[in-house]
Amino acid sequence: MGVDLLAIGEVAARSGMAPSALRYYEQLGLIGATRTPGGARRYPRTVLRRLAVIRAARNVGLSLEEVRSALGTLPDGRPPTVTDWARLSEGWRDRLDEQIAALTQLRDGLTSCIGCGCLSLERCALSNPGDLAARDGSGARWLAPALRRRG
Amino acid sequence: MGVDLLAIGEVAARSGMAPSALRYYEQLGLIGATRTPGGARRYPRTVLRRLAVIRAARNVGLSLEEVRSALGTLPDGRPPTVTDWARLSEGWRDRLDEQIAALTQLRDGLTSCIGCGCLSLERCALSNPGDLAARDGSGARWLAPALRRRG
DNA sequence: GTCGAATGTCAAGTGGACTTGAGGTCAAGG
DNA sequence: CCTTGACCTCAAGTCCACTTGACATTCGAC
Repeated sequence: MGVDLLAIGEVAARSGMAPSALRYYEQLGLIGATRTPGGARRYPRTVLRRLAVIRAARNVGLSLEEVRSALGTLPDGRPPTVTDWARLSEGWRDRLDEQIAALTQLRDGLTSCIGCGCLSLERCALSNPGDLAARDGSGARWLAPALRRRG
Repeated sequence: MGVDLLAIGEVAARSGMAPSALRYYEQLGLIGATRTPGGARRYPRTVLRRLAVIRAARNVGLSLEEVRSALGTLPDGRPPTVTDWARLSEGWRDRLDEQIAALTQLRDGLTSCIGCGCLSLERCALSNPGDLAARDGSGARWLAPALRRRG
């Protein structure tokens, strides 16, 4: 009978996230909710899309803060337009492309270096990241930049 | 003049890791070092390969514990044989393949759903992960399993 | 009404991966 | 000598993303 509004448990079940995580996200400003007279959260269906996007972004390695600011570019509350989502996803598509490229490179590195048994430390960029860096004086590493953030 | 042994600062510079991280890894049993009479760590060059492998594994999403146990299959201290490295990298190659596939799937999902502006919540698996799950009664989600670990 | 399940808040705890700080040691150059 | 810089140890602190616990309140099926 709730015309369009979902309780937190429902959202949790459908999104696969814990209620505590949803409250946490709300606290960080990633999602919002209206309240019942009694104070219970009620979410519009669109929160599911938002959560899917949040999950996607997290999986790509973005921090919640980055996600928050990305979501901040969307019209808050009002249903985002095609253009809004497109702009947002474009940025992430790039990130994904980058990450896929980096992983592929890493896999190929393993295949052709460790996998092949090439143990030459003098030549092998995989085993000697810093030597390369030292050589050209930069912070360059064998590993694609996309894979080098995160603590 | 040190025949073959590197001080911690040198290893840090060449591997791009902080000295504190190296000590931490040693504490966890990921790497080892001999000591000078005075107590300073001295690393064999091979530690650089080990560190490269550790970094690679971390970037693929493995925990240090997983890395530790993987490295544990290598002959400790003795130079690992081609077969040793091959076995180890094979496992990660699978993981990498998985991850690449998952990311690709995610990217394609964004492209064809968010990117294209398909906002139909009834049909869109990306925005409705849980609805799919609810439908078939499983924990299935649109997101490839490889991307769903990590807290 | 009644009662158990679902929610609410707020503060504190958890886990992984390190970093930081305090205080001390060691080898080399001036 | 004495200082400087690279190391050492050990305990505690930090950051992120949540979770857990304690306790109060509300929802909704009967």
